[in-house]
Amino acid sequence: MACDILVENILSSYQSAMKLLDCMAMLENGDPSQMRVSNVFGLPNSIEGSPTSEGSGLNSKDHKCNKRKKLPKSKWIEQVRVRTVCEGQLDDGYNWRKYGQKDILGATHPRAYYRCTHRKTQGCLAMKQVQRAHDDPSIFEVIYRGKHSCMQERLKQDRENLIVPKKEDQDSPIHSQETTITNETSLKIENQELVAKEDHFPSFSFNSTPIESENFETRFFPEASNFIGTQYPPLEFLSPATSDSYFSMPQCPANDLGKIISNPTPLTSFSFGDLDISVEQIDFSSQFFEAIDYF
DNA sequence: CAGATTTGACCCAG
DNA sequence: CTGGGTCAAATCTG
Repeated sequence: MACDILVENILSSYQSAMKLLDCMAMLENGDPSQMRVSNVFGLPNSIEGSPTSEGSGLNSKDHKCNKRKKLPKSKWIEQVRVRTVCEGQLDDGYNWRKYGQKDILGATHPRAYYRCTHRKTQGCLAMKQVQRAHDDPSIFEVIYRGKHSCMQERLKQDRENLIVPKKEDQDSPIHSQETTITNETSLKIENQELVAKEDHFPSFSFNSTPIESENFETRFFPEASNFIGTQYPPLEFLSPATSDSYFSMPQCPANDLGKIISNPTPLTSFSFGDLDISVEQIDFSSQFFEAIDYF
């Protein structure tokens, strides 16, 4: 019984992999209209860059009395609205550690506070807040603050240097972006830059779901990501060296998706061009299949 | 056991 | 004084 399910998953996985390859080929043919999918998993185009208040040499350890740090109200804050079925899919390729949760007045859902996992080890000051939209619980509003100064960011930038930037929407300091897969269970991203970013602010890559979607995106649509002005984290982010939280699906209700992800079917890997595609790292949830079917 | 999460308390800006 | 942001001890998890 379980074997049957496993076999079905394996077969479906291969089918999906083949569809992904087809999709990739389509993208490489240079159809920009298809490239929008690269941001499907909720990547903010870039994030605030320069140091925030906490970035200005402020060390929380040295300022314990300042429990509340000043927020730069008009700078280096980016809000991203991500529609997803569960919060766990919001992961953006970086490792975050939750340090607090707060019920917000007038909000039906609490706001969660995250810091970069490498805050201690590398002094990374990136932070983010995640809160469900009160009008639509399927939408998570994510506010990013601070710039990643950890290795994650460095690795990402190294990766970026290997790609010839194609973009032009990156130049716009203020823009709104919405990327949607018409699939009902797909992720809907509404990137809304709240404020103008610093011009030279290094682009900041945010992927939602690291394993399922991030892999999908970075491994299959690297060029596409670049096309729409969204950078992507380096593949190194997939390294086991990264935090386990990378795979966590904190508030996913039934968490079936999480189970599927956490128990990747041990399939084989293959190459496509210079890309090594590990099927086992792809999210094979039903939603994923639906998204693929869209293509 | 180390690292992540939870949660109540604390701090401070408005 | 209130509400939002953070701390840190307790708890959980792998």
